[in-house]
Amino acid sequence: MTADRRARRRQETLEEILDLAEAVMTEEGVNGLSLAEVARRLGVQPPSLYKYFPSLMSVYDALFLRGQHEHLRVVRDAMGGAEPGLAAIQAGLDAGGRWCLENRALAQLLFWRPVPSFEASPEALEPSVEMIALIRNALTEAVAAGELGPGGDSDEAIQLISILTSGTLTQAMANEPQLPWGKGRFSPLFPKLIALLPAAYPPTAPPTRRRARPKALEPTT
Amino acid sequence: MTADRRARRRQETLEEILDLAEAVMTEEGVNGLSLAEVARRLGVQPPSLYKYFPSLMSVYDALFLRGQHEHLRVVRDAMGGAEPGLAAIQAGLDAGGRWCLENRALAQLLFWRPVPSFEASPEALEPSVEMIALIRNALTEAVAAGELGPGGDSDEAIQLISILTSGTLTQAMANEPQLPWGKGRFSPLFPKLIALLPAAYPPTAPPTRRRARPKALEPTT
DNA sequence: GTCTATATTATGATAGAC
DNA sequence: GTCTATCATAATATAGAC
Repeated sequence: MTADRRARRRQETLEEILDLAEAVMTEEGVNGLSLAEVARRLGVQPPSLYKYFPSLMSVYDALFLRGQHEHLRVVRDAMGGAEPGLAAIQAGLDAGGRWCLENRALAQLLFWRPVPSFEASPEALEPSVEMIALIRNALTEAVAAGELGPGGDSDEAIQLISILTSGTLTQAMANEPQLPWGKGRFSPLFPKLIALLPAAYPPTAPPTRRRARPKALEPTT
Repeated sequence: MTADRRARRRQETLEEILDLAEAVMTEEGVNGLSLAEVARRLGVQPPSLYKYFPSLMSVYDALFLRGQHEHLRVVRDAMGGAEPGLAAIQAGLDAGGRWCLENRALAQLLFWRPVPSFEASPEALEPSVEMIALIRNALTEAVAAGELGPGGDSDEAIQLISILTSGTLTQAMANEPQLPWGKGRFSPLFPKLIALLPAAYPPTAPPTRRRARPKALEPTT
């Protein structure tokens, strides 16, 4: 059916608009996004964009939503490929950090909120609920395995991790705008920061044996 | 002499322009600063502002410079009123955090760099050199007192502290825009984060006795 | 040091022809 | 779903009168 083709083509255009919007934000700042500039790059006149998005804010919201989903997927996939517990958190947030530095404009939109007039829709905030659940689940496993002690899977522990993550990202994005994750003075410190968690929530008993050999921690990297 | 009065009046106007610019940034985002809006609030026509600042970017630079100096002064004063070592870092960065949440627009300009077209002048970056020296000095004292072990006053340790600080601030500013320092889910965790430093750089010997009674740690707060 | 007037350019958004 | 035309508004910045 041609309706399929048309719908697919429309979806492609929608994504292309968002891609171009990301590029504009990267160059002009998140707050510097303008539909006219996106239209210019897409090779159409500004009014044409209103067939795809009803307003500038709706573009921000679509970007926010797409960013949340991509970020969540990257973190979830990396956690799934790692040993449970702290190693999963390490692997997930490491992959998340890499994604953020590869998608700086989106990361700033998600984690800095630099556009006061933009309020993310409730739907766009849902992925962050799952993100928190993922982290808490891994923390609970870490506590069960004796990697962390009491309070290691509390709200406070999650907030602590979010501070470590956003601090690393903020310093990297603000001070080393062109370096990727893993390079420079800040992001290489992230593993060290996560390794401090047991000091914050010290295990009361010696850790139980891990399910697999420690050597096999990162077999696919 | 009337020249004095005139110079003083001019200085007052300069400061008033910067105050109004801060207010605009707070409401419209750092990137949303506009000279026309500042002129409106000052009750003059936009061209009049060009007698005080040659361009929009020069206003950003003056804001950056003023912010750096204020922030440095606040941190330096708080460190001077505390015991040397980790307690000084704790006190200094705590006061610095409070200042940041009371001056969010400036803090974002200083630490997020959300305006890609704005590059701070070398002069405006000087206070951050002294800030680093202050922290390093306190870290060296902490090492000497046995609070921290080897590496406790390294570049890496300073970067670690900057991550903890900017992470706490970023989470507070993005997620709890109206709460002051010390309230909410994030900034109260800051002392806990600083307390993790000895775990990152463990003392090799038991700490030597502190110079004063621990009770007197925060006598003026 | 203030103003008016102006140049130049930009924006978000809508109406309506094709 | 694209366009032209348009509305309404905004911005930075300069020239020049007072």
